[in-house]
Amino acid sequence: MSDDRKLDVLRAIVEDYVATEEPVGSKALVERHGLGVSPATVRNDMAALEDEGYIAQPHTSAGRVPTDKGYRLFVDRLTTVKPMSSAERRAIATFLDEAVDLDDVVHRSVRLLSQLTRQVAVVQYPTLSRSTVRHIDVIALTESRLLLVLILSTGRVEQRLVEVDRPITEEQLAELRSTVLRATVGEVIADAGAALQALRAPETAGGLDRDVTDDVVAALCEAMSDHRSDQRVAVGGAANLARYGDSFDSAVRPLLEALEEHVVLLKLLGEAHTGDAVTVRIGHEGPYQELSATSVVASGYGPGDEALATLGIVGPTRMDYPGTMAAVRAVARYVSRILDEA
Amino acid sequence: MSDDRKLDVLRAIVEDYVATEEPVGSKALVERHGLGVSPATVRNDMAALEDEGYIAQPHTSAGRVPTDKGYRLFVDRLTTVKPMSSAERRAIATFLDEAVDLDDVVHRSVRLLSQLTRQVAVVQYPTLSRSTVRHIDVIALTESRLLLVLILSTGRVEQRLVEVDRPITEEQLAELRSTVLRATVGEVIADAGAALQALRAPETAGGLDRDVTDDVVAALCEAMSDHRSDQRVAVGGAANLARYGDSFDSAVRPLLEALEEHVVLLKLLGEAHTGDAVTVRIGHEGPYQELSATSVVASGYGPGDEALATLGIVGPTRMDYPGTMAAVRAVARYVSRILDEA
DNA sequence: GCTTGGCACTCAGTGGCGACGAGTGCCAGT
DNA sequence: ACTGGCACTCGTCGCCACTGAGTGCCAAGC
Repeated sequence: MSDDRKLDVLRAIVEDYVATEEPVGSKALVERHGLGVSPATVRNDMAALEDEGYIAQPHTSAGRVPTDKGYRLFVDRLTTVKPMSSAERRAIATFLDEAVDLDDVVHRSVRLLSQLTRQVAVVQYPTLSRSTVRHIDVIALTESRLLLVLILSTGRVEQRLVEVDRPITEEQLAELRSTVLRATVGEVIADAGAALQALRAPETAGGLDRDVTDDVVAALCEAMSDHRSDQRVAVGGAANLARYGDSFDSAVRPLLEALEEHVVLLKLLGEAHTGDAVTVRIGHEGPYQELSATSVVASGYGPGDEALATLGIVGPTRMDYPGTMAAVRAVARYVSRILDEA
Repeated sequence: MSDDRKLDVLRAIVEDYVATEEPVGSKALVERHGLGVSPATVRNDMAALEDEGYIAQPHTSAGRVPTDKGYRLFVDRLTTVKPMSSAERRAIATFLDEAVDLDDVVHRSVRLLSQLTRQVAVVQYPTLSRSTVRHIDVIALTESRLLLVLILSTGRVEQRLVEVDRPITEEQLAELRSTVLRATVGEVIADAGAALQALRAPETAGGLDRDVTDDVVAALCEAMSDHRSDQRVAVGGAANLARYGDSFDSAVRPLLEALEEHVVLLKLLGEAHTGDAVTVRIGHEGPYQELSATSVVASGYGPGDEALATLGIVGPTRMDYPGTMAAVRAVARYVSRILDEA
């Protein structure tokens, strides 16, 4: 028995099952693919594949269905990522190029991903931790009320309100502003935080009121270390869950719950990988028992080669892996390119 | 036949059906509510209620189910909005008080609403149109690249990148900044836009480069009139859709699709109403055919008495209206109070 | 005149039963 | 090593009778 043909059979089973959503039998298999052998031969191969754990039968008198292990082999060895058509590439590029700010980029990405793959798309916001300070502004709303605005290189904006004990003059404000700016602009966020802390030491605090400086520095540091935004994700294409049809309770319910819990979702997406490697996690390979019927296709993205965050899709284990992987890879690349430019 | 008792019967039917999710028959009705009459009597009342269109039977040998018209009567006349317990009020207050910025307020509100009502919650971001300009900043990223930051009274931040043709000096920048600020701060957004346009007239453009001023003004006006943010909504509690159980195709699918389309969602929520009136739209009363099995409970909210935006929940027509209305009202009030303070 | 008990009727849901057929495993033949 | 044939399994479908919740109507009672 030829091992090559066995793999062909596995590939055919996966493709057919993904297309039809029904267990596939030996007869249908030889008809729909040009295998050049008889059903009986295929049956032998299938028996072998079943012994090795790549496929399974839902019940005795039914066709075969790929197991997670079968999908894994398919993804690893039987699939060549088909590049997107140039028309598709252009569509992606123009749609993403229209984005006006970071929020818009993220929202357009989820939309794009969910439409390309017809699955639920998830895009993590770029993490703060590796971004640099683009600008900090200190604005007096009233005499005793300051608005701090922190703008990061990724385009993220954080703002904080600070109440100060005693009134602050226009000159003090200007000095405070320029001091803070000088210490932080261009710095990676962690260094900026350290530089700010240094400002609290008495000798560097020129004509500034100690209390005010302290309050402002504290608020800025808090904003910088705010990992709330690290956990922000955008979700789109939940309507595609409706296509699950069968297996509602087993698959859709836990997935809907996961989509609400952003922390869970991030763990599901997995750590950001560098480069443009597309990660596939199939069924039980993921961290959650309840989601053993869903797969994740994800990729890191970010300016240059460093992966600031992750994006991807979540779908049933029975999905079109080649097409999905191609779409995820293409979108991740374009988003990275856009972040490069900004 | 007493009309009062007929209404009692209707109320009992609605309450039972909401609780059990099953058509309710005459016998169960007299047992579970102290109606003090026999099943046969109730049957007569039910026949009358059916003639008048308040209830219906799914099929001949089944109990009765309220129609949309029945729910409407129930909501209008048979329900007294029960105030939330003081413990619940406190929980709402403390949870919302922890919010650090506008985004956080909105996110916490959806979360709160969906948990209180166990339905899908929708919160519209406060509209820009009635807010005032709190601050505008013009920052030179490079010599020819400006970052505009627009901060509104609601806490919303818009940013725009502008490329200018020729390098701009620090002094010019300072003058531009203060000119723009003087013209706009504190103004309602529409007036601010007009004031900015006035700056383009040659006589007011002191030592400033015309082209640069024009570019900046254009970008700011664009940001102010950007109605994208008017259409922003946050959605939460989609996991509650899983509880629909039956009627998956008829109810969940179109709803999932609607949740993706924010424009659709906003139309569904309806216009913001002033005051603290809670609006209930039952089944077919809404604008969309496909959503005839879902009801919307919504309320306007915003600082003072003006309703800047709408929040509410979307759920099956078969829902606990009194409890839901109370929760929506309570959250709308607290969110408004928070916007008052900010 | 409203209320009530009685009674016949309807009809969705359930479970048992047999026919059907897709699909398999195995074996003997080429 | 592949193929055709054959017996076997078992899930699906349609049929049928049964059950029971619920109704509508009517005549009797308060």
